[in-house]
Amino acid sequence: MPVTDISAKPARVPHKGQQTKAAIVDAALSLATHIGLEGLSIGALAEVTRMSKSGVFAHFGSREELQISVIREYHHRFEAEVFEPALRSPRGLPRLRALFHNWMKRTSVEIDSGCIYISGAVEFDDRPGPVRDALATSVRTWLAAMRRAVVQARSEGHLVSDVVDDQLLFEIHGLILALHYEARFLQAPGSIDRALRGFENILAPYIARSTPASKKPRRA
Amino acid sequence: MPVTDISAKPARVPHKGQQTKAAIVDAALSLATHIGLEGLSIGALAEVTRMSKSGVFAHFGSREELQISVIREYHHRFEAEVFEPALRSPRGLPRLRALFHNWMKRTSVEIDSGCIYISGAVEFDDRPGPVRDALATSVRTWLAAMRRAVVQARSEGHLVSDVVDDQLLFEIHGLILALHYEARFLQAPGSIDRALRGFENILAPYIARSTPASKKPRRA
DNA sequence: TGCAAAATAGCACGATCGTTCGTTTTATTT
DNA sequence: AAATAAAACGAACGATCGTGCTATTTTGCA
Repeated sequence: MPVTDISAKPARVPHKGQQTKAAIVDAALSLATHIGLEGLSIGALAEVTRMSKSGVFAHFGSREELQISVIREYHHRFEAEVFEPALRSPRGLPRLRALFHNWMKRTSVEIDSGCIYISGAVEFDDRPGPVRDALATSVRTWLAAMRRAVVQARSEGHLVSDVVDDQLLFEIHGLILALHYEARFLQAPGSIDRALRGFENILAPYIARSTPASKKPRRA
Repeated sequence: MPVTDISAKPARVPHKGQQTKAAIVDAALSLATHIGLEGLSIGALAEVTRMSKSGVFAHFGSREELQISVIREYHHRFEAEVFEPALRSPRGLPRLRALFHNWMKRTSVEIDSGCIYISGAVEFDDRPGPVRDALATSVRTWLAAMRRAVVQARSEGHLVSDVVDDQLLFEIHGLILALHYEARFLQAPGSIDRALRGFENILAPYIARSTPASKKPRRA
């Protein structure tokens, strides 16, 4: 008899495998944020999920695929926790500020967990391959979103027109990286305040007066 | 017959062991800058130096000690290539600029080699121990030197008096980190120019007029 | 030139790594 | 309830890891 109807289900309820796979990825992510994507080991993962090594392995087929799954998961959470909430702020400067604050919060909340966009960049910066590609794609997606916010802030008239998007983005990115470095590695207190203040310092020369005068103000 | 004139040098010619040890550390450093301090393996090191594993190992007694030796070596080179040449510039703003330029050059020359102050920070940020300590000590020493340059620039009257040292240092550090990230990992062209411009942007509000007027200029 | 000491090699160890394979258990469908 | 597919297990593999040992070679000095 034909078993054609097996695939006839419209929306398939996830088989058990997908749930445990999600659980594994979840554990893998929290492991990777502590010891890096390279530090991820299937053995340790099996221990923490109380499964056999081969049981864990079967869900991915290779360590690389596991790492990529972790990156995808991190990407989703980053979007949900940093990007999406900022969309509730009005476009332009408010949204740009919200994005930066959420980004910072994520970086500083991660003081005892680590950001794989940062650790991964170091681990894979001269190690080509699909993992690096997945990582770079995610990061570029995020930076592009930040960049859009800058462009909008200008087109909304919140920033003066001679701001250079890539330059602003570069400097902002630097603040996040410095925050991560000094808070996490050097454990310097007050890093968050410095990042915040740095953000305002960077923006200050470009913030447009409500009256579109040609004179540009500044703050130190 | 005495060959005294060969060894007659006042400074003792190092025994053979110290030479090979130096050669090993040299190879280890260039290996570590590519794959990180954690990626350092005694086996790979033995292969590249054409020695036996145990021969390499004997010089250090442990992997940790090897890593620490590498950090010390990097520290010395960093001092020689970044710090010391800048001392030839007059104190104050010129020296601060020289320090930043050398630092940048080092970071961008390392585009295909990697900075272990950055990669090491990520690898050891939540892994306490002597390696992390050695790394943090080196970094703090360097940052303190940069900080001194800022203080001097102010006391020389090149920077206005309301500059906050740690804030300035934080932002400058961020530029270097962003340069390293975007040039090395994202391979974005023009990163060096953005770092340079960022440096001038950061300093601009604080640069004192030759006439010590109270008005502070700025540049975008 | 001979001899002690230092430097290097050789070998083996336990551990862990990613991966494969055949089997057994658990889910799902008929 | 029987049949079938999916999921998880257990054991083993070759490799590589850091690290002890014990020889052997090389070096520096008398």
